[in-house]
Amino acid sequence: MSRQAPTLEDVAREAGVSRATVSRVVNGVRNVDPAIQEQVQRAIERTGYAPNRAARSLVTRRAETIALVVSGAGSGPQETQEAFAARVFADPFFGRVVAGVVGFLRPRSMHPVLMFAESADDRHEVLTYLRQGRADGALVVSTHADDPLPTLLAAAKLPTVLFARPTPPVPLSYVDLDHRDGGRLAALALLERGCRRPATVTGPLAVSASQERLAGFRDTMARGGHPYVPLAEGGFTLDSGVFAMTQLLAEHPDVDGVFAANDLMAQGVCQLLRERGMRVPDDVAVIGFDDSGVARSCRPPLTTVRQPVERMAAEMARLLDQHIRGERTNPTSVVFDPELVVRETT
Amino acid sequence: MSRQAPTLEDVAREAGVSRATVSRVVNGVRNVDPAIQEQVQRAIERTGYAPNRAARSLVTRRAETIALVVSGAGSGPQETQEAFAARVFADPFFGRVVAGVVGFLRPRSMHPVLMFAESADDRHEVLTYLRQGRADGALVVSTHADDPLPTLLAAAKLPTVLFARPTPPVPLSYVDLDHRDGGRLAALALLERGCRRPATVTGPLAVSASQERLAGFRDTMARGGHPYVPLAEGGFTLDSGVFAMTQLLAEHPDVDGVFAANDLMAQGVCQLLRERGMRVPDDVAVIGFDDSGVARSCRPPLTTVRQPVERMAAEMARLLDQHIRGERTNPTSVVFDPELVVRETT
DNA sequence: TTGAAAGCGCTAACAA
DNA sequence: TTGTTAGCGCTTTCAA
Repeated sequence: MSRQAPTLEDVAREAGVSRATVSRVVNGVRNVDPAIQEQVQRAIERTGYAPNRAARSLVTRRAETIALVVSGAGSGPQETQEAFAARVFADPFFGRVVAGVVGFLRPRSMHPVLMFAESADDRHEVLTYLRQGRADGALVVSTHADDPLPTLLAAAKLPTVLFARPTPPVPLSYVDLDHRDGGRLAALALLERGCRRPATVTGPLAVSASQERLAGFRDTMARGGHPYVPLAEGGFTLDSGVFAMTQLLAEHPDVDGVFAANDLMAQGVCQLLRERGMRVPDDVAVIGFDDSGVARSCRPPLTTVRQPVERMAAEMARLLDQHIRGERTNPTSVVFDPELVVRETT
Repeated sequence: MSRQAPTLEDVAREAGVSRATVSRVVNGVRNVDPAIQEQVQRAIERTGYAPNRAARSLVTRRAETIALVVSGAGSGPQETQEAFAARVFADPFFGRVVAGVVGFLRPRSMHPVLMFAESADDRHEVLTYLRQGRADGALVVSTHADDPLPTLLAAAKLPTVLFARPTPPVPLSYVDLDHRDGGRLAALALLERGCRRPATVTGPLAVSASQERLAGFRDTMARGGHPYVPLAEGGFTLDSGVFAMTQLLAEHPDVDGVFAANDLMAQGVCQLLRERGMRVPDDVAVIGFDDSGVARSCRPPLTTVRQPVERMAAEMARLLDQHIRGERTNPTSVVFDPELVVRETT
């Protein structure tokens, strides 16, 4: 085999100083003579030294790593993790979460460990991973309301930040969006455009974000003179949007405005409408939610309620970092405001 | 603070044996009396012991972690890593890579560290990460042909497996698809359908996969009586597909069959065609490449050439694992075969 | 089959 | 400001 990787010892010998001194310059601790600093720096370059992380972690008790967990709520192995992962990334939402997290981590030379937790075994795996000190904390994005992971993490006192407020409450920090206000913005947009027969395709109603978006939408519609709004429940996928719209149309063929609880479903709604020969937005106005990539690539481009996922994810990482360093001990929450983005479907 | 996490020592004391014995049962080494094994097992449960990974890694010299690197070819910080990450995940391709990798890693209780390398700094970061022993090897997916990362990795003798054959050659294992054959399948499908005026929207021609797909397509078209096939270069994005098709139509308004080098561009082609009032497949047949999620959600569903990305990614992980364990020392390559998936655009 | 003991490479008191 | 030294928690010879 090739020779061993150089250690602190090697650098120290090369520079003619002690290991402690080399450690100090490596870690940028002050109180080191500039001349010696220079000397050590050169020795590091000559030897091609790279500090062994395991050794450092062993003493600092920090992995300088965080886990990014996408968590479902399955209890058995009904679905392989591979299938779950594939399904998850089909929604542009998760790519945005990754982008936001990476945006925060990158300047700190940190990189996330990606984990998918869909079964009880997976959840146990996440717990173990953290308890072994392989990661200092977890960022979790749940796809279901009754995800047991947050509770487990909180009970184990592991630093954690959630995307979205947990239901039931768990003493963990989280980042969220004012979904109700998002629903309100969507309703206002449809009302302003003069819609007379609005309808909505909701997200899974077990998810509180779906509930909130719906509540905000309904309340505002009620004030606008539409006490009853037909509704069909979707599953945040394109197909479910198509299906939900099919149902809606069956009972209310004269719908002239639809609020879909995410862009993917809104895209499905547009597809179906078009297949049925109805024009968007001339016959039916459509408004989505998220402002993900599909909103722009949809034909026509989608009017939608923007959720600043990247910023939210970066904020999650920032909060987790504070928890890990002990700069923050109590759970906190940060709620972002949605924003209407008008394109061509309204 | 809460009390320290239990160590081997604690378990040993609790079980009335030595640390060495506990270590043996934890690592499933044979030669341990079943009775004692049982005894230790219980002590582990009672104490809630979880082995400290840093300590273990320090002696085994294994992080039991691999890096999944998405690598561009930028040289400066023209684009933030966040923007790069967002762009990358806009293509369903990467989600499938993640899914495939996770599918292999999961049964081994391993999880990938996600890294994006778009600038020289990023690449240095990847090298350092591996040299520090934070990950045992890297899986790299390059988005550009002239990505310098593989060469750097090879020079540093770091275990690495690439997605796609590197150009110029680098002594590293890789997994690839027979792109030329994929182009052939696409041509055959169009020919069989009776297309008389075929055209193609290629991927970035700097990428060898694009070149190969094009070559296979052209050769087969030539044999089928179409020595010249109009072409427009795209960038693997939906927008570029729309743009390329616009160009094609401008010069060849009578096109009746289009092969787009990936599904995203094929979707763009379909959108434009529809906007121009041309029916798919009645007026123009369209065929994509990849068989990613968009192929199914596209209206009409896309006929496409399937690239088994998940299986390919899993194979990458398997090869890397072998390299890391020293079970394989020389670079190897595994080439998968494409497959035609007929849906409704031909 | 089990235990004693020597490190793995690093940081952080504590001394000098 | 620098060096000495004692571990961090684990695996792994080597003896018993």
